[in-house]
Amino acid sequence: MPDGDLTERRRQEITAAAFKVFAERGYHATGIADIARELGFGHGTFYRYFANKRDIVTHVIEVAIQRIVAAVGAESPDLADTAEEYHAQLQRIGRGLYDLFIDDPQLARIFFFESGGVDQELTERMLETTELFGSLTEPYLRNGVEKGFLRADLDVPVTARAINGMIIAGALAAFRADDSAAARDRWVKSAADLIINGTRTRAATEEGQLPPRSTAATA
Amino acid sequence: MPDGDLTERRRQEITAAAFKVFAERGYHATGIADIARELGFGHGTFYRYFANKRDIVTHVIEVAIQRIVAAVGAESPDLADTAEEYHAQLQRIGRGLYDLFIDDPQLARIFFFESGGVDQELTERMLETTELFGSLTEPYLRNGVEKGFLRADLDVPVTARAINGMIIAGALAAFRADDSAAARDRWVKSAADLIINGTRTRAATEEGQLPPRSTAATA
Amino acid sequence: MPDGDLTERRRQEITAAAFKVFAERGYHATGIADIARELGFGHGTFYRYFANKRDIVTHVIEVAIQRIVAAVGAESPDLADTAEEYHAQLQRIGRGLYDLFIDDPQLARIFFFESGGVDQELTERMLETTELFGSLTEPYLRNGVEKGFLRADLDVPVTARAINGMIIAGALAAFRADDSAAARDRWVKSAADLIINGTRTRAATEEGQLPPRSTAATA
Amino acid sequence: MPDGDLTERRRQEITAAAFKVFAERGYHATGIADIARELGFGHGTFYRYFANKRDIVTHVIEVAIQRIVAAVGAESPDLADTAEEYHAQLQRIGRGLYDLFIDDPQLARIFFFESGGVDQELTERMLETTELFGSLTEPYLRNGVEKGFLRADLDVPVTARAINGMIIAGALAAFRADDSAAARDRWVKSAADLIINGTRTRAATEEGQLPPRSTAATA
DNA sequence: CATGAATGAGACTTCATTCAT
DNA sequence: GATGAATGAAGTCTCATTCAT
Repeated sequence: MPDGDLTERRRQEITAAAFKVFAERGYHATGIADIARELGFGHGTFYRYFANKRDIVTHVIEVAIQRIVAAVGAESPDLADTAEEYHAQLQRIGRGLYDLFIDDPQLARIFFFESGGVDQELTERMLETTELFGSLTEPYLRNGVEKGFLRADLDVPVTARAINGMIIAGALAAFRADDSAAARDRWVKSAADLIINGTRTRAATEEGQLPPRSTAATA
Repeated sequence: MPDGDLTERRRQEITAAAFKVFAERGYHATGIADIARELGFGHGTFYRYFANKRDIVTHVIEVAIQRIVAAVGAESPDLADTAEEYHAQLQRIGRGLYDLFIDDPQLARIFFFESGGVDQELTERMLETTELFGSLTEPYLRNGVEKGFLRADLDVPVTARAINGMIIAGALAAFRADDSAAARDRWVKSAADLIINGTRTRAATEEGQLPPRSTAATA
Repeated sequence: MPDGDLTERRRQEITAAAFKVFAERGYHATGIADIARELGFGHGTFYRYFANKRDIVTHVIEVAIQRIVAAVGAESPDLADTAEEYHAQLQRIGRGLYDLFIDDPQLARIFFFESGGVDQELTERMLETTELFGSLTEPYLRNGVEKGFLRADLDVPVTARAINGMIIAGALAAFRADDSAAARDRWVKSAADLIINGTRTRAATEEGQLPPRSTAATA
Repeated sequence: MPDGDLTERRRQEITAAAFKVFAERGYHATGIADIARELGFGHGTFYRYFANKRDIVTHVIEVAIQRIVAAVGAESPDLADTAEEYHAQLQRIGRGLYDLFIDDPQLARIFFFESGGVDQELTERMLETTELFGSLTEPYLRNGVEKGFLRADLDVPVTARAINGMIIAGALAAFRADDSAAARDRWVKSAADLIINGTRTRAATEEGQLPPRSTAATA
């Protein structure tokens, strides 16, 4: 396999093309020839840059994971000092993720649908990634618990993963939505409200004047 | 294709065998011969009961969906009259689902990993099912809103789907847990707490003595 | 892979066809499709009876070896009691082998030319076979030494292999000869004479009136 | 294709490298890139010096043949005047050949195993070479017949080729021997004895005191 | 001259599906 | 109805060869 900067650029080109074709037709329905055709070169060329079909799918998935991680990693876990700030942060993250999947629907398809169904090893990799996302979410909760605006008895690891589950649901919703902007706002608001109300302390609730805490039922 | 009761029994046998083998090796790695061998008959016989390989996977997924729906459908949406009852109901449902996936890990594998990766149509079917689960969860929330123990301004459809996302996360967690009973209890508690606290009215919070509403931070 | 008598017959058919095609075009120039075409069936069928291309060549070579062994094995090592009888026996064996290769030129091609050039393992197998032929020739010499008509100081193992070398040369000669019957007789006579005169005791020489022991030079 | 002395040197370098690599991995398992890598240049360069892969193997085989011919050609056919001298000459030739193959096992591999398996034409070339060796051996016998120490009725062409067959056997033995020096001496002695005793006149036998003519059986 | 990126013919192999028995 | 032998489309991968730089 050749080296150098040009080679790396070529590998990225191929990975991008494979990303697209896998998302469109699915891993198994895609032939190496399809990837090559997408870029307009002979299929033999593919093998100059990747060892085999299994090799490219690994790279494609890895790119997908990196993109998602990058979208989440824009925020800092200890940024929020109050429930309000956390609530705002949740919405920023949610909106970012939602937009990510809206702008690149292939990303969702690759990550959610294609990473299963290839083989045991890749399925395992996806579960590990789920775990990684879990551990990335934990610090946000821990920050809130330590600063006293989230419940002290929160089961942080489990709650973190439950929250991620909502994100997954959001991503799938993004996948089907017609009016994506409106859907995003409804979805982000509901999820953020659910999380903030479900996790903050009573004290935080009473002090703040958070919009989600409806008083309608008390009237 | 043969008719009669015996035929239907045979189809179910094959579906069950396919369910098992698909879960173990994955759809694409499984041959028709593997399914037939599992049941000890010739693989030509398979085609007397199903049109083709694509046909059987549809049935397998359908069985998986039915099993999950059955587990959820044991409860009645309008059973709960108070936040406490809803909280208890949430835990019953959660525990039921968790146990379902623990008792039958193949179910999770089929539904989460294999229903992607086959083709566009089946992926679509899985998304529809996600929608179905969303609409099955809605009545529980609507019941609470109507009876006044859940927030009136709840975006019911969206929140229902967010809650389902937590369930998905729980199912995936079940998939990896070592001590399943302990994991289940932690998981169900956290998710139910998150939901109840995130969705109920302030009045309901103040009246009831719900365990999750920590007072530690107020001390 | 299917079993039964019919299956075995099919395997033999395919082996025979492969034998022919390998001999005609050589192992590497032959595709599985060529073997299948020879028998008039689809190339996929080949794989019902043999695991892969390497598998069939093993069988083909083994058949070739068996045929040669069978041709040699017709004689019994302890049959000859005198140099004359041994001389006659040598000619019978030589004629048998020569005819074998004349009747089936493919046999020589397979054994001498194709068994090298496939891979290390098969080359090794051919060398082992050469060894086997060596050990099959030894008893003939040992018989003669024990009965006193061959030289007592004969290095039996080495001489046996040297004799086999002549046989190889004869086989190659058979390969090129125009008038095969005449070539055979000249060749068998010369080789048998060379061997008998080269190995017998002086006593045996003087007693017998063997034709090869020319007296021309003494005149 | 470039010309000049330097070009010729390059061609020889490549031929030598190909010789080595073909011997190690076999013709079909060797890629042009393997040859180029052996010399540390780009594989495209190969095609400036040889037309194609088939072209280089021709040259490699030719080199192998030349080396063997050179080893045999060191002797002069009319050097021997008596059976004793011929016997000594046989041993010199035999020892030379044996050492040639011991010192350069690749030579044997190329000539015996790789010249088969390539294609019809090269196989033909090897058979022609066998013929050449036959005609190279003939003069030695003819010399003996003319000078009267070899049997007058010897079928010179055929016997020459039979003798060559022993040489082939010796070369293959060299290929497998553990203690090459000891194996060589045993082998050369046996073959030379077999030949001299098998070809000389009775008169020559009685006059000379050749060691191989055992008298043990006459006692 | 040297290079190595690109190419595509072609070989192997699998397996869903058909169909005669 | 059951079977499994036969099939060939289709896919992966290799590598000799070309040719622009």
